[in-house]
Amino acid sequence: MAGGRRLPNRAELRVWRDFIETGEVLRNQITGRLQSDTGLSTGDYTVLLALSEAAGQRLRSSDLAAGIGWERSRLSHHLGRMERRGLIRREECATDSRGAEVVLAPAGGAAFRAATAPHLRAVRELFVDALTDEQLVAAGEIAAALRAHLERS
Amino acid sequence: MAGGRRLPNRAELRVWRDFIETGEVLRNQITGRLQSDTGLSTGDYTVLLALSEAAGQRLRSSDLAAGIGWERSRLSHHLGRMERRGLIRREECATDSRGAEVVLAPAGGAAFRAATAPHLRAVRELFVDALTDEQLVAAGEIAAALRAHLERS
DNA sequence: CTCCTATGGTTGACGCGTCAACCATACCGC
DNA sequence: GCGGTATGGTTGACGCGTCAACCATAGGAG
Repeated sequence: MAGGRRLPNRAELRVWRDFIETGEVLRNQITGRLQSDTGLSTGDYTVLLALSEAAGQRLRSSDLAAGIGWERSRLSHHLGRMERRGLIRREECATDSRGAEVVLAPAGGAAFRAATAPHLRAVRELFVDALTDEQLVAAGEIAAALRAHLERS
Repeated sequence: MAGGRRLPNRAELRVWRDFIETGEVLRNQITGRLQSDTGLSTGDYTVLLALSEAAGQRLRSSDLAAGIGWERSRLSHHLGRMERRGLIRREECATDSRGAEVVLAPAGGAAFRAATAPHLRAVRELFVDALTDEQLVAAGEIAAALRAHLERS
């Protein structure tokens, strides 16, 4: 195994660049639409989705972070911004005085309900409709393969 | 065409989430490795790559922005940070007194040379090696299809 | 009860990106 | 020359993300 296999060749590098750059453009488009349609960022949407599905529309901060796969610090900063806008509230936790509960505020629930249809429509228009059925399947498999490979590292 | 086709179904949504989330994890891994291996961000790398390939290791600011597809404002902010670290310099432009030329500094050239092999190796390890040949081809086609569809909007 | 550590959460600094405002020079019509 | 617009570039404010430091309470071990 000499140096030959160490570095990607021109074609592989091209696919790599196309792949991430396209992913980024796509992501920007979707977040841009969400933003202009509803004034929410994808982060807002993620948080509001999790809270909407939670019992009592409330979650312990750590559980929320774990549920959406965020670091606690990131969540804390984001909740601060969302709280300022009246989308959520923070309450003290009855059973653990260290803890905090995040509660969906009325404005947050309304914003989320208003956002979901346009957002899903954007996903269909910009992603699903762009691909053939086979490509959609392949996209799923590629994502799974990459993820599995990443977790093996 | 009733409402049936308007929103993505469960399986499509799942592929969508897997697709972007995996892309993000992958991007984070690559940028993290670049950062820890060489102290450069992907933005730094992009700028240094463009400058390295330019005649005289220098470019007009606008040309650089156009070449790497960045907004001028973003580039200006980024160059400010890179200049502070001694990776590049900014000089007045002889032929257009409004303009600025961006020059690769010695430290920048060295950093870039030190970064390229590890970075390409990471791309191979985390991306190319994770996929079969067919998947790699499919990934390229998917990116192309998405891009074409985006540009049609 | 008293330490000692683990856990829950917040904060501050900083890098990065976007947007809108801004300043200076260039260029064009007159 | 003069005035207006276009172009090149910077700046400031703000959202977002990470990291490291920090504070408070919880929950043992002795």
